[in-house]
Order: sequence, then structure tokens, then C-alpha cells
Amino acid sequence: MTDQGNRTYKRLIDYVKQEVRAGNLQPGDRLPTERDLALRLEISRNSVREGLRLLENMGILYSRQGSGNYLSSNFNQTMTEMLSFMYFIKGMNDDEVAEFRWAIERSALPLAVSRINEEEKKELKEMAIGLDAAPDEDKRIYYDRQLHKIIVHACRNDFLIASYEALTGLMDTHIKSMRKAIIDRMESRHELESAHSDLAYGVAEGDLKKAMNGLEKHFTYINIDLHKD
Amino acid sequence: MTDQGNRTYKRLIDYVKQEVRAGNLQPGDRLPTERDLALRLEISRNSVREGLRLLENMGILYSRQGSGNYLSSNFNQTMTEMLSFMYFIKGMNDDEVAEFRWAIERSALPLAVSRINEEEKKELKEMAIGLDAAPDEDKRIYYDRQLHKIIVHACRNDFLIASYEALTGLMDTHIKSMRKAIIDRMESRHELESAHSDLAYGVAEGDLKKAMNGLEKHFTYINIDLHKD
DNA sequence: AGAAATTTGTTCGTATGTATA
DNA sequence: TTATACATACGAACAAATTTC
Repeated sequence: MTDQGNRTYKRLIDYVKQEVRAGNLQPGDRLPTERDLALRLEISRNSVREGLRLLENMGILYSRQGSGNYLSSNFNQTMTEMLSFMYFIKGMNDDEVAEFRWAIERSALPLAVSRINEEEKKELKEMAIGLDAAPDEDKRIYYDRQLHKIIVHACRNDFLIASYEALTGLMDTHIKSMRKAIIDRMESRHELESAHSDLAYGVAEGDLKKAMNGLEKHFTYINIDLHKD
Repeated sequence: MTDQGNRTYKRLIDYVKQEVRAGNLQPGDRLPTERDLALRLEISRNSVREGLRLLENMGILYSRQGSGNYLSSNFNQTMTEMLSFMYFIKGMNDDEVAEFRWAIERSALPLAVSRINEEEKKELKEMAIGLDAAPDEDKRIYYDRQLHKIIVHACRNDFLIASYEALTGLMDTHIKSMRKAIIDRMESRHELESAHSDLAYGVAEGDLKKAMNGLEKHFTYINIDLHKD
């Protein structure tokens, strides 16, 4: 009996869902006041609030004291946090995370190559240079992560971006050991850096083959038996 | 000012997070009573409850009236529902969805090939046969979806599975038109069915190349400029 | 089996801080 | 500046379900 659909606040959620679906509520719109909602849905204000908090935490709306509850237009940030939290509580299996990350990056790459803008290209090159010149492992980790992040963002797909961000948020504690594991498998650290270099310059120069090669080299050293064409 | 980190109920969430991280709270464990928590965290019971509802809706815990609040062990189902809801509210851009789905399926495929069990292989073949023999489009859609679903589940990666399920839940309304669009681009319906056949038998027979060919053929007809090796 | 105690579910009232006209 | 509307937070009360004795 883990499931009980009897929760009163679900009426509020269903209400919002329905209003969105019907087109009566659009991003930025203000919801009726909590008291109105309580009256309309025949539940207490507290129950209304429970539902509102839920939606707020999902990033679907935001509350402004003294003003009202508004449907949010962009809740990517909150969506990311939430995903990250769910993943965290669920318990992360390193293999699962690596597989998922690989799934996202691999698919984001071709999209990124065709959609990246000049600003991002510039940043990407800077990261590749910085990574190459980084004096210590901490710096390298920073450039490493920025590099991957820029590429995924350049794909312009919010699902991919949100999922990736959620993962990297989780991986913060693990990234050091993961990087170390990769390096151990490679003949030297430079091999990893050259993989990154291919990846970055491939994307920046619109050379998908080169970029994909770099990415494959990068991920090959994580212990997954991956698809090799 | 969409962000206000001052919410009182966050204390409860932080508490749970910390207790989970410290190992003091494990799946199935009962939390302290709401009144205890209110006292301990120095917030009102209402605020405690707001936090609890949040976590419950995330599937992280469940409440039983008269008994207590328990940390949940598996909340994959809720995670899926939640993802689906977030995606729904966010508004689906067909291209984004297609790209994301492709990302998941492509990466799930090699994993599925190496992890699928006999039971699933059998089902998969049945779906392929059923699809071939289906008398009308409704039936074909059913077999179509089941086929893809079995493959993704066979990859044994909860992130991939949850994301995929969330997407297909969304796509229910769009799947007909999408299928129609694909068929229109193919020379005939049989071409789509043969793609599915390659996919299903490839997985069932452990032939990754065949399966991947089927999948690529399948997705090529969706209007994305995808990575072609 | 039954009664009492415990715990969550739901609602109301009130005080307070904030935004808006 | 003032007045009003609104959300925030708390405490208390009772109902309903469960557990304990």
C-alpha cells in the first residue's frame, strides 16, 4: 500500500494540469489566490498550499509573497536540481551514471556541432588550451568539466541539458576518482588530454568525425562495453 | 526573484538528505514522528508536513496514517511520473523529444543486447511477429511501442528506463502522427516494419550490428540531422 | 477482542511580513 | 503614506488510522 491517490492536494495539481492542458494557464500567468482555490476545489488552504509547494519545488510555478502564485516560464534550473536530488536519493550506481552520461554526450555531440555559436566555440578552445596548460589536477578537473558542459549546452536540447546537469551535480564527489580511473587505464594523462583536445577542436571546427573520435576515446576507458559501430 | 531559499520546509529536506548521506536512514526505515521533527528542527508541524509531502511526491518516502513516514526503497515509478509531468508542463517540442528519445534508445541498444534475458527475447520476437501480422494501424502502434519498451527495459539502467518511460507517456498523443510522418517518408509501410524486424531480431539474436541498423533506419526518417558514424 | 495510546490527516484561527494600488 | 490583499508560518483542535497493551 505504498500508493494512496487520496491526497487532497492532488486536486490542486490536477487542476493546474488541466488548466495548462486546456490552455487557460500559460507561463507567466497568475493563479487564483489560495483562498479562491481552496473554495473552488473544496479543500482547505493548507492543502492548496501543499500542492503549491510541490509545484513550486518542481519549478512549475513560483510564489511571491503578497502578490500571488505564478506559472513559471523556465524552470530548467529547478528541474535540474530536482532530478539531481532524485538521482541522489535513489542511490547512484557508478556504471549506471556512466552509461547515462555517455548516452547524453554522444547524442548531444552531433547536435552541438551543428548548433554551436561563435561565442561557445571561443570558450571551447579556451578550455582546451587551459586544460593543456593546467598546473595541477584540480585545475584540470575544472577545465574538464567546463569543456563537457559547453558541448552539451550547445546542443540546445533542454532534456539532454537538464539530465546532464543533474548527473554532473551528482558526480562532483566522484569525478576525481573517475578521472583517476580513466587516467590509470590510459597510457598517460596526455592521452586523455588529447582526447579532450580532439573533442573540443572537433566541435569548434565543425569536424564531427574528429570530435566523435575524441569522445569515444574518452569514454572507452570507462568500464562499459559500448557500441562500437 | 524566482528563487527564495528561505523556505522553512527545506530544513526537513536537508535533514533527510543528511541522514541518508550519513547512513542513519535507510530504505524502509521509519522517520521520527512529525511532532518530533517539528521540535527537533524548530519549525511547525505544518512546515514539516510540507517537506514530507514534497518528498512523498518525489517517491522518496511514503506516509501511512496512524503509523508513520517511511523511507521508500524503490521509487522508480514515481520518478517516472514526475519526470513525465515536468516534461509535460515544460511543453514538448517535437524535435527535442525525438532527439532525446533517440539518445536513449541508441545507447540502450548495445546494453540491451548484452543484458537481455531469454524471457525478453521471446517477447521481443512475439512483438516483431505481431507487428508484421497486425491488421490495422492501432494494433501496429501497440506492437511498435511494446517492442521499443522491451528493448529499453532490457538495458537495466534505471535512468535510461525512467527517462524513456517519461517520454513515451508524453508521446501518447503524438505517436500516431509521428508514425504517420515516418511512414510518409519511407517508401512504404513495409520499410518501417522491416526496420523494426531487424531491430527486434538483432537484439534477440545478439546481433548488434543488425539491431543498430534497424534502429538507425527507424530514426533516420525522423527529421533530425543525426550522427552518421 | 477491546480499549487506550500514538501517529498521521485535515481544518481553522491568528499573527506577521511583503507587495501593490 | 496608507490601506488592502496576499503569502508565510505557527499553534491548536479534532478526525481517522494504526499500533500497543
